[in-house]
Amino acid sequence: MTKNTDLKEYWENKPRLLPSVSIDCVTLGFHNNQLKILLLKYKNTEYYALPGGFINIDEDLEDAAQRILEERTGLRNIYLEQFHVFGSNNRRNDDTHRDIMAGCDIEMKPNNFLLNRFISIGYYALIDFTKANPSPDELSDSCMWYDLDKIPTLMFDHNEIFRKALETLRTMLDEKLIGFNLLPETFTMNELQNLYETILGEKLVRSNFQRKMLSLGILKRIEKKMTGAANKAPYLYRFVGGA
Amino acid sequence: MTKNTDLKEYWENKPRLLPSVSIDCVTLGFHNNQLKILLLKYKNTEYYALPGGFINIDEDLEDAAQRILEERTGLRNIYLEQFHVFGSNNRRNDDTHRDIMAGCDIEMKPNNFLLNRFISIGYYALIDFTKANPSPDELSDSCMWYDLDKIPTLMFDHNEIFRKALETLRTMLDEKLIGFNLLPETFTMNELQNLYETILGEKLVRSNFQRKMLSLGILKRIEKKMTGAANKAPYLYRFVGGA
DNA sequence: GTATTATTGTACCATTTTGATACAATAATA
DNA sequence: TATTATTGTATCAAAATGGTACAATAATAC
Repeated sequence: MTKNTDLKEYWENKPRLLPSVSIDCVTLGFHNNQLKILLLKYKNTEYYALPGGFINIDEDLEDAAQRILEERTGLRNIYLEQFHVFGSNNRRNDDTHRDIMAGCDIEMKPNNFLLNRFISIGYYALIDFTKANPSPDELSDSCMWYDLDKIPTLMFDHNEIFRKALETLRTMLDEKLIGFNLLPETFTMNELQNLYETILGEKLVRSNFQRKMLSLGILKRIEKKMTGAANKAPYLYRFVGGA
Repeated sequence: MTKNTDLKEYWENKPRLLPSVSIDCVTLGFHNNQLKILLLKYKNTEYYALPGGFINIDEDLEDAAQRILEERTGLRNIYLEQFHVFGSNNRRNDDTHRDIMAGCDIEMKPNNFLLNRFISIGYYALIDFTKANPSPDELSDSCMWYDLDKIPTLMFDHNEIFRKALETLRTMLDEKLIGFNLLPETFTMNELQNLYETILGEKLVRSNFQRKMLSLGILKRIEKKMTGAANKAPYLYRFVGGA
């Protein structure tokens, strides 16, 4: 599924995919003290969507999620975790699929795989923004980051899927220490605090936040970082796992 | 799917079900200070299983879970929540399905619906044991409660599904106050504490537990309960929601 | 009746955690 | 060398938690 002739071949024939099930990825990064979400826009349409796809008939679910994210955005080796299954009976829209395929000049046969009901397994993908270099796949015009407060209307129930992902992220932030997947390998305490404040949507007291984080025993202090600013230089830290 | 002739008809022909997806319910109750799990045993086999089933082609996922639990155990109107999707590629075993169907005297045609790969959506079902009156369906010889430390080997990956359910229950116990679904409408503080101790697997200090629970503002104190024991009678409480 | 027994509701205090403020240290600039 | 903004850490009050103690009391024994 890399060359355009393959693409037509792939979608015009019924591929060996697991029926009824799709995967959608809520792909989040952190940049300039803001959470960003990665969205695709389908070629020659106004449809914005979460990067998603289907499971090969003999593929582990988790492998499929990794592969789909890579195929659709170019991002490899990403922290992914499933958070909810979306299975409302009304989550289908044949016209949308037809429009999308038409935008790529692909013919939808009447019995096309896509023209069935799908339940979708939601994964959140947490990304080190500084390393991410997303690129659209052949179905998409663009693959871009959006501020969370400027998310366009997404197709199907993708807005709801996003909301649920964010809610889960908030709930699990302390429980599973997943926030560190959104930061580069080394970071300052201030950057970490900004991330937490952004995800939780509330201000935290600096000294207490630092005390709390250090007491968890999950941070290794590295050398100082000379920021160039006219003030005391902060230390860098590295996340050193849960155990 | 209530009369036996219907049953044969149902399984020998390809029904209108959503392909590739099943639901399995980890059904828990609390009795005699022990957590119990409800398991089915398939007719004329040694296969123990979680009550599970399939989604109708036009049925909401959540509705399907409720229906499946009722069809397979007789339990209605149960607190159900999805917790994980199990999608390993190797979770299939045609022989098992053949054995089960053979045990019910049902012929498996070579292209039978069941002989495909399924991913399974795990739901935990939390039940007031005092009201539960489970009964096996027509595929099963028995539908019985088992102590958690006496669970037999289950078919497929159902033991793993159970473990994941219990892990999620522990994590979410305080977060979502789901424990109350395992108790009758009124209960003593001691009963509540026993439930928490059982789920968490640790002893709690009585006075502190009581203080904590009362401080949450989710308990309404009712009249005293005359237990008949030679000591001070405890109050009964009722759970009064999260808001 | 009265003493006994086991359990309950709650008070109490020490310890730990958390919230909020203060201040010395310091990297760059003026 | 003074200035500035930010950092690391100390400090103290308030709140939460862990642990113990004790009076109240429902049934039983006498």
